[in-house]
Amino acid sequence: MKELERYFKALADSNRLRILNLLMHGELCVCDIQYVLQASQPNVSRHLCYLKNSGLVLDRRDGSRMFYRLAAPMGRNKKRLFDFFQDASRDEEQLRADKKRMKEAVAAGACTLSEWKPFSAVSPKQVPAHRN
Amino acid sequence: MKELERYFKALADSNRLRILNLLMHGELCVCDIQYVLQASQPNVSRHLCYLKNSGLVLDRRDGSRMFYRLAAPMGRNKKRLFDFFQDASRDEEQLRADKKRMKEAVAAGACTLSEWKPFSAVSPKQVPAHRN
DNA sequence: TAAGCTTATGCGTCTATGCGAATATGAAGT
DNA sequence: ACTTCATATTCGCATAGACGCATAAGCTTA
Repeated sequence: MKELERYFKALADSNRLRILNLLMHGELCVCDIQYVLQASQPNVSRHLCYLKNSGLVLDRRDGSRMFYRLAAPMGRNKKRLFDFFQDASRDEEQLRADKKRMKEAVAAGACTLSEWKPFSAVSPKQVPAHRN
Repeated sequence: MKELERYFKALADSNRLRILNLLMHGELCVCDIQYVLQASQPNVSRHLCYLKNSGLVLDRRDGSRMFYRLAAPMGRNKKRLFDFFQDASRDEEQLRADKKRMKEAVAAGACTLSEWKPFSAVSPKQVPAHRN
């Protein structure tokens, strides 16, 4: 029972749904998620921590940045849950808008999430405008 | 976004997961759910109210009893969510045990949930021991 | 080591929610 | 009408969690 309940609790918040939606497409660092959600940095960080503790995402440090990605779906439940969410997310206007905004940021040089490459692989000239 | 979040919130509690698991097999009245979960009557009633407000279940009055059933899955999301849950519930020990306990109660004459017949269709001699 | 960038955490507050106990409501039978 | 059974609701309390603000911690570079 623990596992299912834990996953559903993690999904029971719109900010976390928006984050998971973005991570479906690959690795992302905190600041890029913050940029898409237009939320405060502590807010994003806390929700990522919640998702990590729930077992749905993993993190990785690269320099001063932390990159988050979906946990490799080991159990059947997690995999099917991701499948369901990916399918259902197509009907949600907000999630579609977030995805669009993220892809524009990628095109402008954000983390190369669509290919799971770390940020360090992105050339300096491609650093997007919302970065420092 | 509202819909998905609402559904996940409804699923983010073990008691409600146990109730939904039972309702996957048909209509049930409060007292039978209470019997299977071994929970207090107000507790079961409140969770059923939560599920009803979330849009996942519907209720029906038959005499002094209230019968609850899964809401007919109108949207794609709800249907797929039920499919996912039914599939995932097979791996959860507690849910399997509940199902077993429920089926025993059915065999003893509880609400004929597996066929969606109202309790009134059950003959008096089949009233299970946990009923008054 | 000092400064600056990125992320995490502590704190106070507010809301939502879960629970037990008691009580109210609603229907059925006498 | 009164009683009984089934269910819902209210109350009081405790905890979880969401948020903003401020601050700490970890890395990088000068």
